[in-house]
Amino acid sequence: MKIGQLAKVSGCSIQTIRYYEKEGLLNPPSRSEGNFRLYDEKALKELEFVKHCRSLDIPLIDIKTLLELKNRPEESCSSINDLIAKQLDLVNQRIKELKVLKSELQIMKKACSSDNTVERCGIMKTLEV
Amino acid sequence: MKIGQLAKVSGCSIQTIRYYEKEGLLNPPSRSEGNFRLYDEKALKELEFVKHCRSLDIPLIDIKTLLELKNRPEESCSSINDLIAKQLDLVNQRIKELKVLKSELQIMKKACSSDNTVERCGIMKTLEV
DNA sequence: CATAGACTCTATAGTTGCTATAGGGTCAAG
DNA sequence: CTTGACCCTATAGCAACTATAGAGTCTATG
Repeated sequence: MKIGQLAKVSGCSIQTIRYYEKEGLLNPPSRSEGNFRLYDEKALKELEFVKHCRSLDIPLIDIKTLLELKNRPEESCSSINDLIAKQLDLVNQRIKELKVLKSELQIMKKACSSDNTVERCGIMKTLEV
Repeated sequence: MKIGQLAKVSGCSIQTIRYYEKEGLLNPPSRSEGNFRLYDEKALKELEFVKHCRSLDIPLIDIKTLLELKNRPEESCSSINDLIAKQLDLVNQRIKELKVLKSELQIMKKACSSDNTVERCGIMKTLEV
């Protein structure tokens, strides 16, 4: 199958597929006589793996690591565990930050009603520290 | 005060201050004979305003809008209210997404103990869709 | 006065993960 | 042959910084 079809099936854009190939996340596929990329079922599976990892906010560099490990079945999977734990920490941290942010924004929202001028705006006063 | 001092007092890096000036968030300050930027108390206040907005994840383009409004005290502050409401929505949305992500990662974390090989790794099996 | 080190300047490139665009080639159907 | 859909590579752009290169300024010290 050609890249457009792969894009359709995977839900990943053509440019992104090419980008992933360039970044080493996907293997360069075989080519047609016209130099079109030709993908098989294995390539689709690999792309879906990458895409799944991305949906977990795992950075590309770490996805590459996972892909390498995937090709070494006899190796210890402790680094996979570490990677997921790290990702979980980052997510927890970000949730915490966003909750603080949310509180601030909620307070600010209450500091002003719609019928003010800028100089009387409670939000603006808060922003001015 | 020169830029290094402003950076120290504000907690904002020298490069970021220059970047904000370049992007139009801060006014170009006066210069010394040696062409060094010279900042006064007003400039510090303006930088702190920008920095506070950034801490709320407000994009620079919107901060510029807020700064413009700040210079128009007689204008209605409804757009300020809208901006904060929008920001709150974005934050709420992102929190929601991260919670889904967290759940997935927690499930994955439980799918594997440390003493496996890659081929037996529950996490890897999950990633493989 | 000379020197050295701290500070400052502008310009440019890089980071991450895409996304868009330009200019040109391939392919199949009419 | 023409046309339109698809494909190719290269490059630039996005957001918000951040780093680096090469050069100038300034102050304290010998």
